[in-house]
Amino acid sequence: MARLTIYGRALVDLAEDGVETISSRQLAERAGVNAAKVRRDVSHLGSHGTRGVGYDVDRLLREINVVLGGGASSPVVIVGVGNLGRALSRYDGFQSGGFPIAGLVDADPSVVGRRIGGVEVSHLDDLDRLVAETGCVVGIVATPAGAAQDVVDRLVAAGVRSILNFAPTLVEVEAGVEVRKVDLATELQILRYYEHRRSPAGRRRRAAG
Amino acid sequence: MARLTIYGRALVDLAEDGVETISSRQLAERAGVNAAKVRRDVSHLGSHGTRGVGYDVDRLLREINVVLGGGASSPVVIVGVGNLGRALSRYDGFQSGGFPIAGLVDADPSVVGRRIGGVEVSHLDDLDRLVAETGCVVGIVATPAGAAQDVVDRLVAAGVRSILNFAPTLVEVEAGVEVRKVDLATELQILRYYEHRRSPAGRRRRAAG
DNA sequence: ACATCAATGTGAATTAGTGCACAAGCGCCT
DNA sequence: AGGCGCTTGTGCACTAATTCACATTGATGT
Repeated sequence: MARLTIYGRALVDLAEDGVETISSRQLAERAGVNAAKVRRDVSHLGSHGTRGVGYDVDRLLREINVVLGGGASSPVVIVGVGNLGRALSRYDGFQSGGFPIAGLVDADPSVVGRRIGGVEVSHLDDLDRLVAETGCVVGIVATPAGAAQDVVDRLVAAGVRSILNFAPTLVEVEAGVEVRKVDLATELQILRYYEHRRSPAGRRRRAAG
Repeated sequence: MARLTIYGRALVDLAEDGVETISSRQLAERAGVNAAKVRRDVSHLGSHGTRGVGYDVDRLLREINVVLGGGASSPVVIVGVGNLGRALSRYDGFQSGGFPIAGLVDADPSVVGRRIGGVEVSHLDDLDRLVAETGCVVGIVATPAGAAQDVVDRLVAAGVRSILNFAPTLVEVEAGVEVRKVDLATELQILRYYEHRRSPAGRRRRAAG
């Protein structure tokens, strides 16, 4: 569940503030969800809170980290060093989040060999070798939509089982491979939709005509 | 609905290929969803397909664009030109998606005045003026978590009603303001969770112990 | 020791979302 | 003109998710 990561972040803050226990109500407020939902989510961890008191912050945080595989470092390879790929490779949130960028890959020979953020760009054909050598477990697809499926196929062939897809297209993978999609264009368009609902230019014309 | 944007993209492709009509089944396949869902979604547009034939691609695309406020240009202001902010401001998907970057803002005086991707960085205190002058309707928050709420408050005070929040924290806004959250860290952690499920290091120890 | 308080864990109810299945409608062919 | 095949639009059932509500239980103070 995505909410576990939210709880985790809230618990880190609490631990830093020296808080030792927290009730489901308080945690729910911090996470922006319902208290019953927190209790039900947490109960699936096998953890136990203390009735009348709440949950032990450190203990709960540890248990969430265990479930999320926390602590481990998961090197990633970014495929596609176009605009978005370069942007992502310069973002150090990957590094600090435990996802060091172990490789950059592109199909364009003119960018292969260039260094971006301290990492050299390899050719797409070397993906297998790169993944094998660096032990990458996560692939980030930052290619145009047209190339995404091919890239994903190559990633899967190279042994990558977790893929974060920034390309605005659907990709198909065999069972056992997990793909998550981040679609900035969609997010923006949804914002525009609400913007449009508030003051649609079209409505004025209809009202006037 | 987020699915509308997916349909929209599929329809653009179809229109470029010269396809004139499409059935819900075909569109569903392209969008990776159920055909009944497509029909139900589309029926909410007020549009009408032709029984026995399907939907007119151009017409449906136009209707989706109307709902999504398509065509309009929505200038955005990016707040926070740290790692992520710089990365985003160099990404030209905003420009090409109809969301030109009209302003960059930061609280750090040492970066104010610098130009990034052709846009000069203004100080956070000038946000009001910047928004008023450029007519920004969308704010992008790319600050650390701690600064996000303050930045959002300032954006709302400046008149921005649509916010895309990249900061890994929850922000509160008054009714009428729409916030969407993009959380790369969460996406990666969810991937790690599945990775962990497949081959948890901890299970080995438990199995051995 | 016991009453009181506070918060958990969960059965049950509600709600939202999904998908099936089919009647109704439209175009095409004869 | 009329029947046939294909597709829409939607009632209905089913599933998943959320939320309520409360009995249960541990801690605390007297």
